[in-house]
Amino acid sequence: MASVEQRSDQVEPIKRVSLHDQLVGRLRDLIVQGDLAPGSRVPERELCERFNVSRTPLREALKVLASEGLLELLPNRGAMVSRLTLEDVEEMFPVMGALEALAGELAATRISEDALAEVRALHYQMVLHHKRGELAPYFRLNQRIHELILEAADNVVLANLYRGLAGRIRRARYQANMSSERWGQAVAEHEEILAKLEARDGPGLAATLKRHLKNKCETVKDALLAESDN
Amino acid sequence: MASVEQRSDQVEPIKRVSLHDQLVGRLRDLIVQGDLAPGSRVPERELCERFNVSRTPLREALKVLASEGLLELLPNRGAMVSRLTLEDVEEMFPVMGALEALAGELAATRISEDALAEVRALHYQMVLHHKRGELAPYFRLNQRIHELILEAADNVVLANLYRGLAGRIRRARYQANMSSERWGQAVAEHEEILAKLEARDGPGLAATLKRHLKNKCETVKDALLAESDN
DNA sequence: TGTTTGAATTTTGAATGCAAAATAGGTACC
DNA sequence: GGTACCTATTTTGCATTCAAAATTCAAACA
Repeated sequence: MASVEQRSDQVEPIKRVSLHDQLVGRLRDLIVQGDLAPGSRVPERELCERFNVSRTPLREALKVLASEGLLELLPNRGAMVSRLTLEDVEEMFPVMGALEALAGELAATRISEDALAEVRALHYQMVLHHKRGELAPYFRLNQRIHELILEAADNVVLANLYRGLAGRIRRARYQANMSSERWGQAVAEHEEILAKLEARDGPGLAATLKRHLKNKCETVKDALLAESDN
Repeated sequence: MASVEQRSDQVEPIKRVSLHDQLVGRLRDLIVQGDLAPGSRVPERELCERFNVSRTPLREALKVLASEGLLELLPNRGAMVSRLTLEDVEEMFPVMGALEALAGELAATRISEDALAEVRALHYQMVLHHKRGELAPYFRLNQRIHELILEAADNVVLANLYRGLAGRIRRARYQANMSSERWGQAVAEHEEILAKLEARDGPGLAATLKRHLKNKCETVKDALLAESDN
């Protein structure tokens, strides 16, 4: 029996993902990526057709996403992509700040030399994108760096909560209207983040990240205001 | 039309809670209260009969509770009340600490005199229960105090995340085997919490709460070890 | 005695059906 | 023209149904 397997050590079971799980993932992406506009109603019918599934697994997915805060379920009136209000952002960022500070504190003591080297490389690449004014690649690397810190913290509870909030905020698309002043400040803060991480200064990194998040909060708020104005 | 209502100001719509929502609440209580033992399988059939509903709303509730981490869904094999491992606790407490520290920081600047007075009253009542060795009432008030701080922080995002984690940990029932030494330490920390809150010392309260949570973590870990031993 | 095989039963995953609620559309009335 | 009212349609909440997977359990075999 076992003779069939080449290396009995690393056998991964064939994955059969339930419809429900796939739907949660794909719907979450649609919402976070902004393909479903905040405030828009989401008729079950349409989604069923789009994904070619029946209402049962779809509705299960909607309930889960609602419990994550990405959707609001209006009784008898279906799902709505939840709006990101200024108040939401003002509540979410302090929490993100506390979580990311903790991530930094843990990462500073735990991060491997390999991972640190990767952060360093991504950082300098990111700085380059900043110099060239390439916003999209900059943000990709920025996100990746924060993700690496989160991974280095090696705490899945922390990671899950953080990612949940980050996903909810990401929809704001603050990237588009970040002033060059704020951008410069963000890069300066990232220099500090790298330095503290290399010094393995946990409390210092925590403080820097908290400040970094506070500034990011202002950026997002500006973007949200600009959006509601026009 | 409106003449029927006594005070048109405070009209609350008649609540029609969906089966789904009720089920999520009641099941969560069953799990958190420990009526469903960690590790035990939960056949849908039995729960359907217990609550007298069909499988559809029940399964929706199970998915939500699974996404909260209270249940684990084994593909094609139903739901299991998730076990609380030592590793889980060691991951959850730093996060709880960070969240409660933030709550304290916010509460210190925002708490009303009324709420502060209530905390003070509960605190001294709690100290009395400690003196008398009345564990259960002590814990009730303890929990209520932390809840008041959380409310005073006035941040629903923070409150939701905190309550989610607190619910998951509460199942550990560390109350039963708290040593009198730890209990004394906890009370001392609570004295400090009250003092910092009255001084409206945000950073100080944050630090105290973080330390308080760290100690609580040790208590929970001890309880978990004692449980797995016998 | 202990292990394996295979049908019978149970349980889960997903689709469908049905009644209640909400929405849309159109007519009467002011 | 605008508002109220009533009906037709759509959409939601939940129950039921059906197929596939897992579990049980007894018989066959070593």
